[in-house]
Amino acid sequence: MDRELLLLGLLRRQEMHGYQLMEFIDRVLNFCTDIKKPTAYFLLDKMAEAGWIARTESQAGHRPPRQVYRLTEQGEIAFQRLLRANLAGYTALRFADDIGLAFIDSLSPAETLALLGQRRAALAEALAAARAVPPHPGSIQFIIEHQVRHLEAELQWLDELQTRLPHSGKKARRAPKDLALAH
Amino acid sequence: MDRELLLLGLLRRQEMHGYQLMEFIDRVLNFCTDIKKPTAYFLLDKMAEAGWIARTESQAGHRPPRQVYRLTEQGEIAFQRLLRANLAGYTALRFADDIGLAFIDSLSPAETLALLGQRRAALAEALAAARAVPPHPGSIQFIIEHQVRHLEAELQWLDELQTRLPHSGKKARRAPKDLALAH
DNA sequence: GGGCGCATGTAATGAGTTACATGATTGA
DNA sequence: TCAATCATGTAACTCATTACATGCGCCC
Repeated sequence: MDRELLLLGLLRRQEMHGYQLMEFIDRVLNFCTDIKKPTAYFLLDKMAEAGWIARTESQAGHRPPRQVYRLTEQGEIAFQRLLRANLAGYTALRFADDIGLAFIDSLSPAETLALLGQRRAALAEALAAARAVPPHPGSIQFIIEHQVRHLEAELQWLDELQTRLPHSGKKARRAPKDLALAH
Repeated sequence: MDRELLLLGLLRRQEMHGYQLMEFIDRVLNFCTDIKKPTAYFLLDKMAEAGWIARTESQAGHRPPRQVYRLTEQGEIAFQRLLRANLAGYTALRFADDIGLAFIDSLSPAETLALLGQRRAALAEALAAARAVPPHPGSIQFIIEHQVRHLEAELQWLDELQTRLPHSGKKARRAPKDLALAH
């Protein structure tokens, strides 16, 4: 429902056509959502069917015709419902990347540290990118700051993790007994 | 690929049947992955076809027969490949919940704060649950700690956010101009 | 005797992605 | 003239989920 909320919220402020929406999302909100073009067009179509938004065809110069969408009253109701649900709820995140951590003793400490070094570089790059986003007026700024905060915490955590790993040249063991499988 | 890595990694330490795997994951790793039973059975089947794991039927008492899986040599190779890719990479997270933040000025400040209070309660509950997980030996502990760290940071961020929101009784505005849509 | 645990699956569904298709216009 | 931009979609596919199906044993 978050994607619907996003599209409704943007259309609520200003009527737009699909291409324009995608461009804005790509430019400003790319680190918050990764909605793809066919998905957006599909959702716009679905919400138009549902009566949440109204569609008007328009033409600018000799460009292809555009489907301009604007929020309806039903759409406003849906928007408020979705927004309230969004603000009130919290969905816990799953760190899929962490799965590998459960098996770090399967490789040599040296290789593990090298690999985590690569991870750290990727993370630092993401952080630099988030920091480089120019400030936006209004509450969008909160989203950017949240992302920066999160990435900083991740980097700090990863650095701390690396210091806690064994630095010695011990060999990798095939089946360490330190993972409790017993019931 | 992270789910495959997880299953391979567990089978690498100890051969198990599907039900046993799911039980372990539900009990110990439920906050790290949310793999469901049909998915696990499907993946086990697929990896058996691929030759990564070998299947043996076994029976305990008068219980239903079990498909016990163990890692093959090809599976070991696949495991190491997946593990290296996992440790070296970093996939940036998208906070779908943040989308609502872009539109917080659509509701009255009072209601916004009330809704965010509900969010905070859900978050605090998740944190309490993560903290209550009994310590696990070995590197699984890292995953738990990471989750706790992350939830703590989230809580701190949310608290700070609430203080930065307007506390006054201003009316909600229909179309605030503080979101730059211009190009 | 009724429900839960054990143990494995199938079928239907859904959400979202990639790849493809179209066709004019604008800029290098 | 060649690529990129504008603007909209369709079709096929992947991945994962929910709901359903089965059937015996164990415990209260």
